[in-house]
Amino acid sequence: MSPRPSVRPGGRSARVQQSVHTAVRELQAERGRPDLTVPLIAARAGVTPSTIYRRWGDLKELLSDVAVERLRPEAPPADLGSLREDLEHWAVSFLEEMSSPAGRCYIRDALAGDPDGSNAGQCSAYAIEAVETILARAAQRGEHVPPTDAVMDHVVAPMMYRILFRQGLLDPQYARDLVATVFYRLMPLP
Amino acid sequence: MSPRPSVRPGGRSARVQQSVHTAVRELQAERGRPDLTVPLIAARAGVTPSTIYRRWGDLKELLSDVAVERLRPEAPPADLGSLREDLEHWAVSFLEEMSSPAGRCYIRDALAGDPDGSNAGQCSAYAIEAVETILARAAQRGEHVPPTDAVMDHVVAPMMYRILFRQGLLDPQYARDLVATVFYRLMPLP
DNA sequence: AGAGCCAAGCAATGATTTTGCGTTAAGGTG
DNA sequence: CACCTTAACGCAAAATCATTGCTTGGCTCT
Repeated sequence: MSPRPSVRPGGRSARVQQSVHTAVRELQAERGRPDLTVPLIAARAGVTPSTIYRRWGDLKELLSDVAVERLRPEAPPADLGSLREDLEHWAVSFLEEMSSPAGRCYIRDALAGDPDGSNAGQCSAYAIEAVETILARAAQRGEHVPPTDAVMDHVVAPMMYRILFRQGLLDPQYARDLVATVFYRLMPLP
Repeated sequence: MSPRPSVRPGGRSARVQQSVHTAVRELQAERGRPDLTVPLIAARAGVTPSTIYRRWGDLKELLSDVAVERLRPEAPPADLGSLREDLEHWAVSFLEEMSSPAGRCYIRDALAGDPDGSNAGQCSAYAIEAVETILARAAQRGEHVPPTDAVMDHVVAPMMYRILFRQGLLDPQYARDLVATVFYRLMPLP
């Protein structure tokens, strides 16, 4: 998140932020991404454009904030009883969400309006959190688990790379194959 | 590349494209990325702003085109005599270039102004070409080689992911470690 | 409850983007 | 080689968007 100065926790500031974010989501759905402009969003949100410019700097940064919010997972990864199943299920869902037209758009928006890299960092933080949840659960069951970064490097990163740079090579089996690679070839030896 | 309609190959159109690209590079160096505007670029290039708007649509798309051009490798990957050395050397150089402030900026620009994914596709095509050159040379020497996509998925993708989403975890040893992973664990069995 | 301060509103100004129309130069054809 | 067609450029006006100084309103803390 990056509202210009630090946002006051409650009251009017919070209401403005809320209504602006809502306006962006609604207009994005109604009129499509490329038609969004700051004055349009401001009108829908019931604020003046200068409020948006002062708080977010420009449209790119506002869209970046909204995108990160939409990329936040809504629920922790499912627990299916084994590391293998949990990772496969999570990877397949992740790929499906992220590779959809909407998902790709959010990722690109999040990257585009992010001067200091904090929004992009937040995206990877969500993925790291999900992976660590799965790995911790498996460890508790007594399973051998790979390092978090092995999963990030060899499951998450390849999916993201194809989503951003090589669209069209994406199906659920790809996600499962990547998990298999980590599972059989990068797992610490028992 | 994505000039609006198909660019006429020679003559005036080509000259305009050339001078606009040059203007972007010069101004980027002189005044810094965030100060670039279409009218400024147009003035430097000796064209009217409307020419740029008509040909590229907006600043984002123009910068995307210029960025892809700057991401094109200038020379084929070095031949050091073995697959392992070639891959390590190439990966280290790639990481160094791409993770520099300028490199990251170009990558993000290339992604940001790229409605149909063709510029991003071109970026991965450059990497694929370099990797295939290295692999083909090694195969000719009689070495066992991994599939191109194994290198893309487990060397290039992890580096790119960290560059975009997790800055600060990047050093040359990381590139060598990724190569080692592919080399020892994903190589087809002899 | 009152004081201080931060953020939002308003409005004027300046910059950028869009558009219609006339002109020029490429590329093709007789 | 001259002519014809058409895409692309220049110019200028109009519309939209971005910026900024100043004022006003509403949190937060004492």
